[in-house]
Amino acid sequence: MPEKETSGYHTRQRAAVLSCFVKHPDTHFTAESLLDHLKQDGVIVGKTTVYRTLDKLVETGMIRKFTVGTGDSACYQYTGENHSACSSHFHLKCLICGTLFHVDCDHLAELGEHLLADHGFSVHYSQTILYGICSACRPKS
Amino acid sequence: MPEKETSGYHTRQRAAVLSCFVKHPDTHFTAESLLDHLKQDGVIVGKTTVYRTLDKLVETGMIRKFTVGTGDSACYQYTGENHSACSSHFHLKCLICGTLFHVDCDHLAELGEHLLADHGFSVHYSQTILYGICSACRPKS
DNA sequence: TTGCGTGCAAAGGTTTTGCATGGCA
DNA sequence: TGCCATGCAAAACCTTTGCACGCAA
Repeated sequence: MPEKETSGYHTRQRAAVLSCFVKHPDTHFTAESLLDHLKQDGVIVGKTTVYRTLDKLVETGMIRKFTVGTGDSACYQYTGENHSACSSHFHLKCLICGTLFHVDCDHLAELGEHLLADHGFSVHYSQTILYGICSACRPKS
Repeated sequence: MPEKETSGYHTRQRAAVLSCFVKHPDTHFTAESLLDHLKQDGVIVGKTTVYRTLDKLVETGMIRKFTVGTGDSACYQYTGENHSACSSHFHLKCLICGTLFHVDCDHLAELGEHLLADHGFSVHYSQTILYGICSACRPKS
């Protein structure tokens, strides 16, 4: 599975999709909501193309994929400028408010080492998200 | 939301499904794998019944439902006598071979406590998956 | 007998694939 | 020009629903 950071051509559709994420870095889109959003901007893109573009953007690390529940739609959100920085820490996503937290902490680094040493599992931080409830939302539940 | 712990009739199918979970408390089943498992035991159950029975068992708290990823099958596992032990259960998924490992380990339980104490974040283990490369696939990459 | 349980078939939704066409470099 | 990208339609996939029949109590 080789790294391919600048693979592919530059097309109208791909630019439109990426633009949508960049303009709304704090929003997560489903394939459907992204399609609607593009339509409102006067950009018509096929559903198939959206799915394939999303896959590519996830591969290159520009966006991140969330799977909240089986049967529901997958969610995608912009990773941000500093991809590399995100490869060394964990992400926490609140199931209620949807906020994405970036946590850089020794405990988490230790966890990675432990999983590698004792379980033979090499964690890919950039692809991993911990789901739960954040401090702001906890009282409500 | 009323309590309904002993709702419903006692049927052959329901007994077979529950028996499967009780016999394999450390295994998680999908609807499909459960169906296969029952078939190997000579018990034929309809797919619809399995889904409905699983829903009922989740409602009563006898089993727990995991949502591993969108598009993938939902996983179910026996809750057992001690709910608390099951709440510290992480999932590891290999990005290459797709194998899903479930790991019950003190380190992971500590992580949850740490995130709650120091970051105010309450992790929902049933929705969380750590992605990476498993020991079998690592040499290949 | 009453009413829930069952299971086939069909529908529901999201995502993927086949294939011919279109567009980037 | 070559190859990738696109998009329609259809398929694949997991899950739910409609409906008639079966079975537990």
